[in-house]
Amino acid sequence: MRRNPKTPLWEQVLTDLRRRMSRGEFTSGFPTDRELMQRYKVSRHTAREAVRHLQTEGVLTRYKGRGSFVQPLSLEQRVGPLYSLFRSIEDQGHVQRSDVLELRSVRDREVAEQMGLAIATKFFFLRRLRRADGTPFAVDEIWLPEKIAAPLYEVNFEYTAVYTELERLTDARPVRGWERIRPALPSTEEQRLLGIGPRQPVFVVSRYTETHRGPLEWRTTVVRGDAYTFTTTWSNSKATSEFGVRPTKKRR
Amino acid sequence: MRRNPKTPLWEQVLTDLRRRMSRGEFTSGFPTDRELMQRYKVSRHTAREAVRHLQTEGVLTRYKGRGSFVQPLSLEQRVGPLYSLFRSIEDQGHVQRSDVLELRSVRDREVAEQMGLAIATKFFFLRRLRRADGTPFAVDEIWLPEKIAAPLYEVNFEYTAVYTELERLTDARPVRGWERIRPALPSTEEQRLLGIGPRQPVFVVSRYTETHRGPLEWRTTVVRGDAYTFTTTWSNSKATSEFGVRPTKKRR
DNA sequence: ACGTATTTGTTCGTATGTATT
DNA sequence: CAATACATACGAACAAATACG
Repeated sequence: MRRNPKTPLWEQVLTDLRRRMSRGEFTSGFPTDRELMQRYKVSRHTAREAVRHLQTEGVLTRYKGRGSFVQPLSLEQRVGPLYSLFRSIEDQGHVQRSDVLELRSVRDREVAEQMGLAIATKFFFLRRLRRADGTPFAVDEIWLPEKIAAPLYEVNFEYTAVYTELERLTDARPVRGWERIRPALPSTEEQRLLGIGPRQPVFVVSRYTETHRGPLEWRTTVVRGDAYTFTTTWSNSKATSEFGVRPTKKRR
Repeated sequence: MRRNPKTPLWEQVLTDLRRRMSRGEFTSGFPTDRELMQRYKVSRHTAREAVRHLQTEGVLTRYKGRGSFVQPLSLEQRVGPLYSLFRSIEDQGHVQRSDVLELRSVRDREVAEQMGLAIATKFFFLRRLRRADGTPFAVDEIWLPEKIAAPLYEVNFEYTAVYTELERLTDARPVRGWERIRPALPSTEEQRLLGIGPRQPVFVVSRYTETHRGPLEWRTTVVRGDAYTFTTTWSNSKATSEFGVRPTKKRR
């Protein structure tokens, strides 16, 4: 690490730590304050200033007496509407199960383009009807490059989550992504699967995830709009957003 | 402030600062580091540790050489889907204008109940068709307790934002609130106003805001779903959510 | 079960840099 | 230019929680 007189010392340390983290360098334990002081030849104060940022970002967790640990970024990403949707269902004690509608190898020009991959790319494709306590609440389609996801063909996805298996079978770690929500009307097949009428609007959530090795996932989830809402709450400028069960009282 | 040996010093300072802020004590300038040191008999480091938290929460902004200032919490709250919707329109250089459809004093049992107010409560009620460069994109209804919002009857709301006027005419400061999004189909009148068909789904955003003196606002906004989407993006676990113009490329 | 070493958290002191008034 | 105010950076010590022989 080369010292630059213009940018603060702690920031230079931070940038270097980020670089090393992105190489997966601290998977088995993050350096202690003392080690950082020695390695970067800075005071403890400066080292901690750098580390503080990783901490507030949630990338790093520190325990008094134990040490610092890189937060293994869940592929599910503890942010984003979909995560909160699936979690809120389990938080409320419901059992999630899925009907596997399709599971096969496909080529999809549009998906490949969206993910910036070659058109010939072969995808692991999984289409499921998701149920909470038996009641259907979403239709879920997911495309994963076969190069990464090939081992998943062996898994039974009625009970298992895709992310769990990905984490178990690959070393892919997410670095960024996004989800987009829009309102829509269900197709006839979606009506049948979800058990709703043609005029019952739904959420369509699109999701894209990228790892440090490249694009990982393209996903489209159609969620019953009569059963769920997306809520943002705040208190003194701190805000959290999540899907939740639709409140019974309706206005409009 | 009484010192307690169990909780950290900086936290005790922080709590006291919060208490004083909630009384509106620092509206004309926040204490300097030196003043904090003297007032609380702590080191500069400790004082800064307390202030740091206010800073990361966005409650306080500090300027090198100038001083620290309490961030006047905008009524609009720089969080939440609606804020991002209206802002994104202006960010893209479009001009926002509104047709005032209704502006009158009303009683509304359901709204009053939602806000926890007496049924007899009289509301300032405003209903507008919002346009971006002339094109309608949302129908907006807002209820405000007349006790607070009475002065607003004098304002022309074709060009002016409700929040701006509220901040100008009242001392109400928001402490918390929420927004809820659900998909819906437009009513016949909404179809006419927004210029969309009966099968064109919309977002319905409900918003509730509370000040330190009590409930302030109940709001329902119907947004064209063909023109806007709600997006959450993240990078290394930091996430931001906002409404934005609908991308042209559509899948499904 | 105990004591010691380790690691992070808190708190003090001090000095210098940089931007604003 | 001088004074002010926040930012950065060094050093030092003790507290609190944990890990380990």
